[in-house]
Amino acid sequence: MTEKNKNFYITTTLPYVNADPHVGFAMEFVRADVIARWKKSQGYNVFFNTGTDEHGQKLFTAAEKEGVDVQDYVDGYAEKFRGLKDLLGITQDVHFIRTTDENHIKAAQTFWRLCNQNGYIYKKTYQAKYCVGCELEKTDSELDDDGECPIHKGRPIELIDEENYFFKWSAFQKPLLAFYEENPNFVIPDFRFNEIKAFVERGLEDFSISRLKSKMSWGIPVPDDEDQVMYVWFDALVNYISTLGWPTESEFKDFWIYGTPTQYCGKDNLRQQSAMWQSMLMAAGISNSHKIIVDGFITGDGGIKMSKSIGNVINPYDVVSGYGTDALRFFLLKEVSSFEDSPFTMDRFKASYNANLANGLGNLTSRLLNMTVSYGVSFDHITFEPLANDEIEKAYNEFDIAKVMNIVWAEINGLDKFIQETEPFKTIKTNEVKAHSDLKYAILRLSHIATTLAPLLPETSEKIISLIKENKKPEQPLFLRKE
RNA sequence: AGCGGAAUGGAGCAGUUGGUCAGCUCGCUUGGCUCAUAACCAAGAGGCCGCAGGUUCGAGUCCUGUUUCCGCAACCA
Repeated sequence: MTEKNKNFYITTTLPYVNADPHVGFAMEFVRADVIARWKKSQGYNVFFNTGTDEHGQKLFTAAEKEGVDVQDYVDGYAEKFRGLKDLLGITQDVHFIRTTDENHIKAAQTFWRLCNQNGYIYKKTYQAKYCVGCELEKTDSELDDDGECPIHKGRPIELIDEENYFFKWSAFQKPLLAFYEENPNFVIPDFRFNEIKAFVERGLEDFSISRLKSKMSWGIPVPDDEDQVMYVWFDALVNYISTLGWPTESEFKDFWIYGTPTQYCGKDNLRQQSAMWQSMLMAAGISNSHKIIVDGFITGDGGIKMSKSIGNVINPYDVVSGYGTDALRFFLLKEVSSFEDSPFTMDRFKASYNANLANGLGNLTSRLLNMTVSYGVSFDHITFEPLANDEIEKAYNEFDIAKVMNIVWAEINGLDKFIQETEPFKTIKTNEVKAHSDLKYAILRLSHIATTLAPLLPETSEKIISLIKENKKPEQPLFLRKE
């Protein structure tokens, strides 16, 4: 495997900053954080990347509408997204790349030049479909079956010739399929891998990678062509290596080439990450990603989409302000399926919070430490080892974090059961030695639980560990029960 | 049209290679306990695993057909 090399690179996708952070990205961010922290605990040097995608017409017009400078506009959003780090309890050393960063812009241009030199970029006339009614360009999927704009039926769609640069994606069908063949676990879960394989097998069309500057000015200039700016793909996707200082910094070599680069993304990003980006890397002569982990979507009750009009949108800020960071992390990690779509409603959240955090972990910590303190049980020399359970490592290696959580919670239940069965609160009156030894054993088990929770619920883990170290009962409940 | 996913007790889900697979969590009922955040433990009720065929000694688990729901359907991050 990768025993020799102790470098590990993990990244999220970059959210587009045209709206406030939503819970779906929060989940991706938290999960990547868990993997980053876990790898670190396994002795790896970890480079953990996230950031913001800040170019494109949408942002330009949004800024114009508000009458502010575009750069100021995206600066504000970048700060907002950066704030997620604290909100979600993300490890402090996460790297945050912005596609408006100077080094990213340079890297994107270098990347473009490389692909161009290697013969994978060409210019061709592209016929844009323009609806006069909307005064907007339309994509095929925005038009109805008759090829008309659904809002302006009957009005002809104008075809506008426009010269754009294209990426020769079609050249990568075979290399991609060969790459998939050689890397049978490239995309997790396997059903997503099947999906992208089937897609590539059907054939690839070259895609446009630039826009006329006169129409879309807010973007990275195409090298050696003043009239064009890069379209999203050759801009945003390059962040995964520009964040490592590619092409100059040695961090790139350490973490991209030797760090088994692992990418988290939502299922809507499957194609971009596992096929387009991989082809671009091949075109530039750069080694491929190591693994793509694909999340499902968070939905409303009954599996329906979250939307403002239905009013079932979950705002991560509200959840954290009401219940705390680790409570949100807990739900995203344990109750939201690792790979399938899952519902997130406040009712479900509250039920799970009360059952597992207040009544479960929180109460367990209270009852145990309350006994050890009042019975004068002492326990030195606890080394804080994680649970000895091979299933945990296996689940982590499969990125099945929900499974890890289930194993930990089974252990919490088991410890509650142990207390009930040995009844130290009774034996303390009849057999003090036994009561003490049972409680010592129970505290040891709690220390394993707390240590295992470190990558998952870092704040809670730390709290429990220091309570054990100080042999103190919690002054405040770890998780207050909510009605 | 096509592609992918889902369909398991009231709800949300596990069930990798077919034979303790009918299970987990929440909820519900009853009993126990009292150290603890009215928390904890135990027992119980509740499902013919979407539907119809097929393969097999044996199928949620494989094959075929079918119904319903969700996503994708390419330049939309």
